[in-house]
Amino acid sequence: MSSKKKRKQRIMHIDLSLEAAEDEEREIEGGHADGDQHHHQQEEEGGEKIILSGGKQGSSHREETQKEEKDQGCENPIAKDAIEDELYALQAEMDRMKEENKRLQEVIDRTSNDYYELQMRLADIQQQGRPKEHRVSLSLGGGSFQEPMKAGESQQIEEPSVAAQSSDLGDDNELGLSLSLRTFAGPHADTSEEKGKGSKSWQPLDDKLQTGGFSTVTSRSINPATRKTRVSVRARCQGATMNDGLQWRKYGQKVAKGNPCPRAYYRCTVAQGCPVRKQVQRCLEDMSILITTYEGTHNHPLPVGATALASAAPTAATFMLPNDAPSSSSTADTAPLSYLNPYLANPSPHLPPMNSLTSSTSYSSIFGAASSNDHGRQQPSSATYPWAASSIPNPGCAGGSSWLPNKGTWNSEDANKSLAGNIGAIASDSKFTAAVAAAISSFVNKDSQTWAQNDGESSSRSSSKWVLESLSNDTKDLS
DNA sequence: CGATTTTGACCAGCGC
DNA sequence: GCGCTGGTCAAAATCG
Ligand SMILES: [Zn+2]
Repeated sequence: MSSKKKRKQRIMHIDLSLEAAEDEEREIEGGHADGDQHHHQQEEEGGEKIILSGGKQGSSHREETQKEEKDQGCENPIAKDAIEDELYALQAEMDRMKEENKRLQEVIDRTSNDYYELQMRLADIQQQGRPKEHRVSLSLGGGSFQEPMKAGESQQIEEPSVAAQSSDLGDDNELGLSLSLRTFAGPHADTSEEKGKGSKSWQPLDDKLQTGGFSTVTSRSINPATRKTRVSVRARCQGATMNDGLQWRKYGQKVAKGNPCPRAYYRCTVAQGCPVRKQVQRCLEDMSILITTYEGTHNHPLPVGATALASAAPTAATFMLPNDAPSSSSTADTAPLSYLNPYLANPSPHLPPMNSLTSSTSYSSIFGAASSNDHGRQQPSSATYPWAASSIPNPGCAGGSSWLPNKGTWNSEDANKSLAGNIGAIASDSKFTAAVAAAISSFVNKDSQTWAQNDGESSSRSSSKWVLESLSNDTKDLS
């Protein structure tokens, strides 16, 4: 039963997505369809196609089979003809579907391209606009977001100034570059209440499971001594950890001093000798926020779906986007992520001129938000990005939190896994974000290798939204 | 049965 | 040196 339901949902989603895609397209001022990345997408497209046609076909198929059965039941010689007829009809329909699919793909493609380009343009503009301002953020989705970063919170680094956008941290050797990407889902204008303290307050998580808020911050820093990169991500996520597409083994847990929530230590197990570790801790003030800090560089290729964040590679470029670009949000927001994957897998298809946004990044932060909005359906308009069909593992949250007594609230149902794989398309929302995050980070760590090799493990149920923000602070000790 | 989590012990760095 | 912390180890327990 459930499977049936799921299927239905899938179909619905697809439809929605289509709509959305088209809409987007329109929104994004006509297309520049450049063909590059097509081949990248191809794979995904393929996947999508399969899904799409699968779904639709599925339904029509059912009908047919029923009919067929009927026919067979009659067992008339005439039935043969009828069957053949139907077959034809079916085939025709299939063809039609295929075509439609193709068209859709194209649309998606174009949209993605547009999106990408826009992003780049934005970055450009940003750069030109305020060369001095090293910090910018791109916001995907709407809403306002405040820089949460509590200084003491994430140990080390952070000139808390992260928040102070216009502050001049660019001067003394510090070049802060921040990129924040946020997608938003839903109506809820986050602006809502900010019970936080003063100006910086996270979104309260009131809407936790809903499509709610987003938010995550990440900060990247390079340890001068070890030269190890460290990236920390804040994500609104109710799971015990964010599913970043990589495999981790927990090797320790400790309660940090000022925080009742224990901090968990993980080690990357994708490859045997991988030195990367990550620590995850819940934000004290907003328990819905998970602060994940990655440290080290992977000595192996990252799975495609892996949020590049997870690879705290020495990065470099970062692009900045306007933090307050509400208008842009619409674009970004609707943009399909699916293509992001391709980018990930093969970064540099056509990277627009975002040149030199600092390459010496030592500090970055990403805001991301993950919310689990399952309940099967998501809002058509902005919240769904079904096309993210590929197999991004999805950075959604995974696992239940053990420290939370009432963990039952959030995603205890692991139905997610069941949908794994392609259906991911549906979970698009989260994927989207994930992908975005990944893409961004991939930029960030250009050199990080991202190889294809998806391990499908998606939790389609939880969706996450991310806001990425990366800052780079000079690199005093870079060379 | 292998992989992963749990959890207390152990160790290193730091401030006093 | 001592105590506190954060981080890691590793044996035992679980999980799949
Ligand atoms: Zn690794």
